[in-house]
Amino acid sequence: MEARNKVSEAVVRRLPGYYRALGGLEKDGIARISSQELSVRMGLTASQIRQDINCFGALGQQGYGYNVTELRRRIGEILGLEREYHVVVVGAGNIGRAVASYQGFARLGFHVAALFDANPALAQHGGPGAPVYPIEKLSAYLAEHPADIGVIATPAEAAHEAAGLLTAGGVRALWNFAPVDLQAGPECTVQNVQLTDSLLVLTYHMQND
Amino acid sequence: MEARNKVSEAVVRRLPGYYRALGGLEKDGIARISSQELSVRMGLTASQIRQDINCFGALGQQGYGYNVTELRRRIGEILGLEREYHVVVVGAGNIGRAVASYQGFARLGFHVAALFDANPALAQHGGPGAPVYPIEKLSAYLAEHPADIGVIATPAEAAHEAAGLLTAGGVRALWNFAPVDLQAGPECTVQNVQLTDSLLVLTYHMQND
DNA sequence: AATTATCTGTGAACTTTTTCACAAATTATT
DNA sequence: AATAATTTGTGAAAAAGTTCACAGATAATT
Repeated sequence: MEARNKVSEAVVRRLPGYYRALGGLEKDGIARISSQELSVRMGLTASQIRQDINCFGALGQQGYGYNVTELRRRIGEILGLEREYHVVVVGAGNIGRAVASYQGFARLGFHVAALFDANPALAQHGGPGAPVYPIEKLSAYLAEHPADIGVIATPAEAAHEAAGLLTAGGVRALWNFAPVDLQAGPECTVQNVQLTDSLLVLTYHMQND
Repeated sequence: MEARNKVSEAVVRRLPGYYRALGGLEKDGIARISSQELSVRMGLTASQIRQDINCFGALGQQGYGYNVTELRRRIGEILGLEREYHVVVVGAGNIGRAVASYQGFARLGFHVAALFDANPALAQHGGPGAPVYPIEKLSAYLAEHPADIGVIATPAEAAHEAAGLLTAGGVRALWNFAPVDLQAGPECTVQNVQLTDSLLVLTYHMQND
C-alpha cells in the first residue's frame, strides 16, 4: 500500500470526477462498487479506473471491489480537501459574484472572504455574500488576512496586474477566469479556466461531425 | 492544401487557444507570426503548433511563417464561428445569469434569447439582459423559436430533465454547468463544464508539489 | 545574382496514455 | 468443504500524442 508511483497529469484531471461520482454513490447509500459498475456510471473503462486508483496504492479488494466511503475519503485527502481554504476574488462582475456565491464551493471548504474591484459600487448587485472592496485595498487586506487562493475574474487587460498583486500578497494558487493564459511561477499554481474554449469545442463538433 | 487528416480531440481542444492568441496578435497589429514566436506566447512547442495547424492543410509559408489574419479566419471557420447561434439558458441562478450577460459570448456570435427557471421571480436580480420565463414554457418557446445551443445551469437534480426538454425541443448542443456528467446522444453534442474540477486540480498541486 | 537566414511541412523517434489479458485473491453458492 | 463467480492489481501490448530533425521553400542581405 501507499505505492505513490509517478501520478500523471491525466490521472490528476480525472480525480475530481472520481470524487464527485463516489459522492453520488454515497448519497445513494451504496457501500461498495466494482470498477465495472463505476465505469458504466462515469463513461470510462473499468481498466482505466483500476489503473488510475492503483497509483495511490491498492485501495480495492479482489472479489469485492472498492469501499465507496473509504475510497472517497482517500481521494479527498489526495486532492487536499481535508482542510479549509481562504479565497479572495478579484473582479466583482458576473463571474466573480457567481463564484463568490456558489454554495457548492463553500460545501467543499472554500470560503470567499472578500471581493475586490476597480468599481466597488458593484457591491449592491446580486449580493455576493461577501464584502466588495476597492482594488487599492487588496494588498493591505492580504497583509492582514492571508489567503490561499486568488480568483481572477477581471477583464483580460486587468488580469496580469491582479495576478501580480495576489502573488505578491502571498497567495499560493490562482484560479483564472480572464481570457488570457497566465503563466505559473514555481511558487504559485495556476489553472486557467477558459470558459469560451469548451463552447467552441461544441461548435466545432456541431459543424464537423 | 485542404488535407483534412483525422483531427484528434487533443488538437480540437487547442484550437480555441490558437483562435484567442491570433485575435490578440491581430489587435496588436501584428500581421505575420512564426511557429517559434507563437510558441513563446502560448507556452506550447513550435513543433506542436506546426503539426496542429497542418491538420487543416498547409496554411503557412516556408521562410515567412503564418499570416495572422488569414490563419485566424480559417480557424474560426473550422470552429464554426462564421455563423450566429441562438442560445437558451435553463437555470437563472448565478451561473445562468453570468453566462447570459457575458459580452464575450455575444461578441463571438452567441445570442442568448431567453432564460428559463423553476422560479421565474429570479428575473429581477442582476438583470441578465434577456427575459426569464418559467420552465414550463420552455417546450412551447422552442417550438416557436428554434435554438442551436442549450445551456444547463441548474442544480444537479434538475440537469437531466433540462437536457431532455432541450433535446426534445431540437437543440443540437448542450453546454452543461451542472455537476453531473450528461452523456451525449449521437444527434446532440455535449460539453460538461465541471468548474469545480479545475479548482480541485489546483488544491491537488498545492498539496502535492 | 549569389549567399545567408529563416521557417514550414513532414516522416520518424520518442513519450505518454489507454487498453488488454490473466494470475491471484475473495466472495458466493451448492 | 468444494466449486463457481467476481473482481482487483499488474505487466505487457496497443494507441495516441508530442518532439525531433531535416529537406526544401521563401525571404533578407550583400
